[in-house]
Amino acid sequence: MDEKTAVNSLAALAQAMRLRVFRALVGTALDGMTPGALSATLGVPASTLSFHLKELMHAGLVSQQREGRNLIYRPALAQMNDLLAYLTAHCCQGAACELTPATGCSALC
Amino acid sequence: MDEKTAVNSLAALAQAMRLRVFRALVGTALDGMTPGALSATLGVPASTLSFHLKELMHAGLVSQQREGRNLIYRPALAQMNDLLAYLTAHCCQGAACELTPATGCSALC
DNA sequence: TGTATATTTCCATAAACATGGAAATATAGT
DNA sequence: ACTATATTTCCATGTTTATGGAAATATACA
Repeated sequence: MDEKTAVNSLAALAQAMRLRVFRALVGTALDGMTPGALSATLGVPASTLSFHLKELMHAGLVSQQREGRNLIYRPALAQMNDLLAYLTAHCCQGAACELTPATGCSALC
Repeated sequence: MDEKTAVNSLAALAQAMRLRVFRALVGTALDGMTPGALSATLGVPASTLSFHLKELMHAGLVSQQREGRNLIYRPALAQMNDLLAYLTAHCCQGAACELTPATGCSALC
């Protein structure tokens, strides 16, 4: 993961509708969702959704697969993991630090 | 962590100079850095840096402490952990999934 | 009070971004 | 070929954002 990729990925997620879309896809993980299902679930016009899905694709955060008339979008979990690793790299110069997050996520320190 | 906070945090990081600043601060963790040191290290004009530090402050990603004539900025690791948790919530409906990241970060699945 | 250092605010300009309706494209089934 | 469904592209509009020089503010020390 280089800086440019990280910035593009973060910019893709830094928008309420796209963050909602991405999190919805993360929730389905293996199954994925069609634009139609996302449009219905999130109450967003098709053209707007399509614009945001293209942004997420361009950032490499989702993948696309055609299934008949439908397209299935899935989250790109590997890319997301790389991004999280980039954000947390070199924390506290590698030393263990006092923060023990309540979330169960031990990514940062 | 609510959606608005997450979007603000992500937007704060979705900019090359701010991402550099934040990562530099994460590297120092406990010590933090002054704007002067950051300006010298990253080669960015003071006014531009100040603008970006204010953005990071506003997003709650860094903290500020005055020490004589200097200000010391430190990363807000707790907020960052909350953000990572928000991004990875509900992954694969909670089930373990096949991705084992090479990074050592097990935040996502 | 005066001077030096550190940092921020002000401001104008240029660039990038989000929105949704209408039209275009793709696929499936008859 | 025709119709229906699914999805994308086009386009105009308004909004937000990044930049850095100059001036203002804050703190320290003599």
